[in-house]
Amino acid sequence: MSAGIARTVRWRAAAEVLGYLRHHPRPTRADLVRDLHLSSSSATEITGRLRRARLLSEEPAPTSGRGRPTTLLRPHPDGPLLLAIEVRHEQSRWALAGLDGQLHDMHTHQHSSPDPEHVLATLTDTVRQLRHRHSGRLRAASLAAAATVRNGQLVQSATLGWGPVDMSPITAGTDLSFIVGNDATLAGVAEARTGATANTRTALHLLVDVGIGGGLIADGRPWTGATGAGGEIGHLPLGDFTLHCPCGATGCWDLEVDGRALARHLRQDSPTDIRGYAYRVLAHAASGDTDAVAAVHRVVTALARGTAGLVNTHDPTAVSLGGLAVPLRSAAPHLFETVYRNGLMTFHRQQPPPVLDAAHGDLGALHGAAAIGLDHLTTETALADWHDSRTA
Amino acid sequence: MSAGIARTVRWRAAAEVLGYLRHHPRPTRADLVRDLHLSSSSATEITGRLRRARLLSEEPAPTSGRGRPTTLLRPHPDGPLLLAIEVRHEQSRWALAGLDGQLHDMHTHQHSSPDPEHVLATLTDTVRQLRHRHSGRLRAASLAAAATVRNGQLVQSATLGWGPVDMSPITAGTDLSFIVGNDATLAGVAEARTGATANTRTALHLLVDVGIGGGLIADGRPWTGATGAGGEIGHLPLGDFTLHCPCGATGCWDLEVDGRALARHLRQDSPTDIRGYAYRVLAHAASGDTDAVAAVHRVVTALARGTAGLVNTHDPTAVSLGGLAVPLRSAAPHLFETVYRNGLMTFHRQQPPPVLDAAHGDLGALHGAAAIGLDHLTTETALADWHDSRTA
DNA sequence: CATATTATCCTCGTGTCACGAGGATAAGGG
DNA sequence: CCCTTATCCTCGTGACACGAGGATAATATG
Repeated sequence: MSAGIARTVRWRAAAEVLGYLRHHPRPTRADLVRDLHLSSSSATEITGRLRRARLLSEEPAPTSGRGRPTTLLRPHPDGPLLLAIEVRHEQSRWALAGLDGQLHDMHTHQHSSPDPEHVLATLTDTVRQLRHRHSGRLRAASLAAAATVRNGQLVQSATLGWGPVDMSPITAGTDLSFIVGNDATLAGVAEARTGATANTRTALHLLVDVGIGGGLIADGRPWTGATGAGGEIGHLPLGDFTLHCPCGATGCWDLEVDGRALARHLRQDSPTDIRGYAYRVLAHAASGDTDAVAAVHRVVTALARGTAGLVNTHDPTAVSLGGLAVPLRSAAPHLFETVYRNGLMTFHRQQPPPVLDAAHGDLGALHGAAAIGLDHLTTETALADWHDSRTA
Repeated sequence: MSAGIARTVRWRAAAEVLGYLRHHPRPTRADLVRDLHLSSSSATEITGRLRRARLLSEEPAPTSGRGRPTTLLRPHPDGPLLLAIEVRHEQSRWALAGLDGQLHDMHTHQHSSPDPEHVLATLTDTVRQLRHRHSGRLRAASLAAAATVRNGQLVQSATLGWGPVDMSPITAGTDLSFIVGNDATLAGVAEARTGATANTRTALHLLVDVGIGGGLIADGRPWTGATGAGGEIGHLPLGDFTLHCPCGATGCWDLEVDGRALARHLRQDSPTDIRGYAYRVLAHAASGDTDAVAAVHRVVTALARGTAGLVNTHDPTAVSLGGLAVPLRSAAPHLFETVYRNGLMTFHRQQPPPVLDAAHGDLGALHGAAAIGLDHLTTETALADWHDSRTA
């Protein structure tokens, strides 16, 4: 019935219900009525519609106390699926997600070669197989990569050792949507949705690996910027202007908070395995090596000072730390706290935004990719498309 | 009909039409049909409903060419009004805005005393008078202030010389909504809606006055942060860590880009009239005073370097400059451009986000306050409320 | 001046949606 | 075995967006 407003408006309540499902894995109809302020008749109608559209199925709920037993809502066994992918240097990981956001069928693939061609071929083959196995159900692929993302393409990646790469061929020739995001930013999304900073209106995620990434998340959505490169917080010039960053700028914060910074402070050559080197220095510091302790303290100071500056600027409800930032802070928690507080504007000090360790560990990027991907599958438009494709 | 979804869903299309009106002052019905993808029957129905609700009125359109003449849509003469207010050091300004976003009845009031009590009393009286004059039409007051805003209150203001002030008594005892925002941030909103960065998805506004304010704007909405203090970009620690900022932190960018920085570079005492001092130094530099030129160059460098860092981090489509930033840049445009480009990540340099002078001049904050205030009046909920209050 | 052309508007009937009221249903509790 | 409690379902209502097709009002043309 037309391509106007009505076609998508129809699915507005349905989209809300599916959004609710993401954060409440097995809700009852009564839960919907209570939390979404629906009438029970609307709940009946909406769930019925979602069932007919093969988006939801219902199963009897285990009874608990008096009252008529209700049913639990869950993704339909023939419902849409999302493929979440994370590309790392040494391996790729992927998993499937249904409309409840739970990851399943997780696989890890060790790269026999780190070349983008090889990774692309592997992932393309994976998509082909999964499409075959779940005919028609696979609707989108959402990829997290340790790279600068711009207009849906990877621009450069120090971590992967890649130049510009277009990953969209993974789904070329299919009807799947394809989404790319920066891994640190997506990890922040996961934290803001279901992790350390869950239920905060605005959050800041800081993930240290090679450099520092992450960024701002408002209401679960990342600040992506104009072209998708809106989480490159490591390239704020908070550092030493005499240092040149591989990104092309000078004085980047990136250079002050990772293994490269530790090596510089220890007057050693920049290591090839920057992350492994950092962990070794942290171990030396833990065992009392004073030089290592001093180097770690300088890096923790840079991390805390920048964190405070970003809190001043963007006023997040809470901050989450990921990757190397977690052991860095716990190597000198008091120092971090002191520098953090001293870097805050006075009015922030009464109740500084808490700085929390990430809850998703190294699965954050995959969870974030799934979250963003499922957002795309549960828009009113996407639901209308799914329904039309099933009934046509 | 209930307090559920339906009550507000009804007004969804209406809200879209009123949003359209904000950026297209006198649209025809045919414009609506074309741009909002409505059917002509829907346009008839929606405009009819909005007319009955005293939100829109129609007037015959001047004919131009063939075809049946159409009507122009405009705010209803008995429709809702917003009061936009800007509080400055020496004066307050206010204006009324209808649903088309046009400001009218603008007034300026010179403060006989800069005390908050005096300003509050003046504005409270203004609200009382306007409410009397436009009985029932005045629905909200939206205030822009040169202060740090937090949870709807002013926390501190170096410019105004105020400590914490609660401005909400302005509308106490009325049914008016009250909204406060930082003036620089709201000026950024105005630029992003109808000014230099109009039609950009994400924009960055930099307004130099005493310190630097502004912030990020996505799709016309400012990044307000958790408590509303999300535009304090001047308190990023991009500067000299040995300098203490009145905000409580050290090394703030604030201290590098305004009259205080110029005075420091000229080895003079920090002036009381920081803005006036800055303009005087700019005049000296323009007339060839080499010391002044050097000082201006240092400030322009700090401004351009920070701008590049924020572009790296947040990837805006475009940047707008306001206040003192405009004459600063034009005092050394080549220097600004060079430092700006050199501060960008390589992949940004092919097409750097343009840095544009603000289009609204010193009316930006007032326009931004009006824009945000009208947003509140045209939500589906607010429209439902307005309708119910008119028909009850 | 009459007719054709063009653009816009309106009316009617249809399909869909959310909802309230009130009855039906299914457990546990006494 | 009936009552209580909680949930679900059916029915009727009011509202919305839309397509089809006719009506309307200007300009253009002869």
